[in-house]
Amino acid sequence: MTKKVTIKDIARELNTNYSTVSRALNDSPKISDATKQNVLRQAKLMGYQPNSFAQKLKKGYSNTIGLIVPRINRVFFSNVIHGVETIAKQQGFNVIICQSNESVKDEEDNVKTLLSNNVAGIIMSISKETQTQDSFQEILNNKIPFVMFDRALNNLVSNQVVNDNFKGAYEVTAHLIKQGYQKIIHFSGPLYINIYQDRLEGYKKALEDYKIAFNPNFVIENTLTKDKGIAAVEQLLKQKIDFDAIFASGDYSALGAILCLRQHEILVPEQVGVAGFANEPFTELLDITSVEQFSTDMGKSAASLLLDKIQHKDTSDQHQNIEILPQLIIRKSTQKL
Amino acid sequence: MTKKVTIKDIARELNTNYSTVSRALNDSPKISDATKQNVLRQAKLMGYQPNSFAQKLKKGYSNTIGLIVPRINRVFFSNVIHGVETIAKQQGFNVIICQSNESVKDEEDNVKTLLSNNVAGIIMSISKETQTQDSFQEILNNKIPFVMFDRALNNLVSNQVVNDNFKGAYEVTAHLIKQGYQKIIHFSGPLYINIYQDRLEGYKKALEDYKIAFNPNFVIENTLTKDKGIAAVEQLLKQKIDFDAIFASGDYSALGAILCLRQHEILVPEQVGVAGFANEPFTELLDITSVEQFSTDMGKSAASLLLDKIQHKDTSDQHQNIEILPQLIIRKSTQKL
DNA sequence: TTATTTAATACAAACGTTTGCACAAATACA
DNA sequence: TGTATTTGTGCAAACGTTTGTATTAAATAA
Repeated sequence: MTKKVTIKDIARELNTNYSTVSRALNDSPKISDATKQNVLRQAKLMGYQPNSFAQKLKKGYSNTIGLIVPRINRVFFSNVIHGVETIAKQQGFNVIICQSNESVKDEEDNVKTLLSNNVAGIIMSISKETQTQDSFQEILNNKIPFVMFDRALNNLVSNQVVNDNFKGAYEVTAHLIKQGYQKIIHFSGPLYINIYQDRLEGYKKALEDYKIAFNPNFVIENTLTKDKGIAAVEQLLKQKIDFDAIFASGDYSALGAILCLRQHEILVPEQVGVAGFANEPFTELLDITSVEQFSTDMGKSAASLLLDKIQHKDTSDQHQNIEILPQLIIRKSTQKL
Repeated sequence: MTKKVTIKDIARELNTNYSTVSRALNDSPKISDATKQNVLRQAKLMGYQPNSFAQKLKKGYSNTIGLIVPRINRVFFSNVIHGVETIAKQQGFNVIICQSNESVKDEEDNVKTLLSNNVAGIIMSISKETQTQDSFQEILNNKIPFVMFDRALNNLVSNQVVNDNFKGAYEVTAHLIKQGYQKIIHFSGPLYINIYQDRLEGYKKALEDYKIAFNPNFVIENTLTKDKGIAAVEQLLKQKIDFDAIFASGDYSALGAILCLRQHEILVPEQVGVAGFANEPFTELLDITSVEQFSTDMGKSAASLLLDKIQHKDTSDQHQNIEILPQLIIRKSTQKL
């Protein structure tokens, strides 16, 4: 690595003071246009790159924000990342991305890493394991701007960007009912996480509105993966439970359900309708009804909100709660009619 | 944001000098165990967080590496990111991720951003547009460690981690031939990018080895998206070209081809066999033959290589070229037999 | 006992910026 | 012409660390 050029080097070359160079580079109104030109030319000539550490140290803040997601390589999250990146870059901010691998322990480490990197704010979606705010208590203590997206804790008030999961779930369920399905199983997730709770509520409300009795046994908790979806259907069949539809709180368990039903030569959608949630790319290819969450938009919203807080554009001390309207995408897997 | 605690604050509290505190925190052998204990306790008590900017300024280097990918939200790349993150975190490094959006312009901006953030090294896969090294010339000038993965420039010698694309393509083609397909179309990508060139070569070599004449008209360049795949098949059919298989250099155009063939009621694999490249998740679900690239491993390799260079574990000034062996995944779309 | 070594800590400079203040030169006003 | 104001630049402190050197006290050797 060749020796870095500093403003002092430029100043020396130009027979001027380095403070002048600094001001010129920062386009200060105190500096004459002539010197600005000069400095800029010389800086370019010498290949000057400002030392961001010195800048940040002096200024006391960084243009970096932190983003914690459970898994980077999940379509939903990588879309969110994409959205966050886009907005951040637009406003001159960098993003450090961490993944919690769905583990509280990793989550806590991530928080430490980000804080010790002096990020200006943090955006995060909690891991499936996370049941308390212990792992990110330090963020709250440090009082740096903080936004949660998608998954948040039910009992914690914070800046949030979430889907209107209640509505999404309500619409899926209502759609199933309108298609003539009556005995609808719900695959749920951990209920201490807001989104799964909300989806369950939406499901219940739709049943209620359409005068279908809610059967607690029809809710199968913590069934979000393909394998769990398969296992759940196996179980249902073995127990000879009479059902004609499945609304899964995630696409992967919906996929598992379909694969398992197909295995048992049960026709989808004729005998059993199946719907998921998240609109993963494969749902389009496999014609599975799902709910689009506009994940990129969610990332953009979260980033905008955080940056407003960081840049004090949003001076209200209140917590904001942004809801994104999801959209039901009807496909073959639920079209009995 | 509450006032940050510094080592000076700790020193004042302990009636000692801040240099002592610094050394104690860094576990210097010059400091007695008693004081170390003291300092550590006090630091914890006061909630001390080192200011990383000051540290980096003083030390002159950072523990951050940069990663430029064409798109964050592509499974292949998000897996690579995952791999890079994993290794980086293990070794105490952070990763700043940038996306070029397949644009040279953005790529150049990314490079600037990363350099001005004083990253310790850069890992990158070029955009589809990138035909010269202009956009990242600054990295080469700056002489900071640099590793390219997957997509690289054909005529540039650099540290690289790539798949053995030649081998992968050879195996796909050989497999098609063994299945009885004779007239194999190849959907290619931009040929100034190494990987597409290599895949073309692999395809050619297989044809040669199996004594099938190579027909230049059977190579359709720059056909990597679903839409381009559809368009290409439409074109082939319209021109009444006689073919019985398609080897696409990417899964999306393979998907497009299948959808279009299905539209025209041409049976896959009976009448036309179709294979892709990359083993995108949907290929498994749709039973499309493809080539697994071990993308997470690729990210891990790239990160390891870069970190070796950064930490001078690899002192050789030579450029390393790591090849990852891809694996042919045979599925229904090519199983005529 | 005194001289010498060792151990532990204190002092101060440095990293590369930004920025308040002082100052000189140039311009405006009386 | 003299004074007040503006404009542009220089000086120096500060941000929070790390680290070479100086200093002190204690421990050892002579």
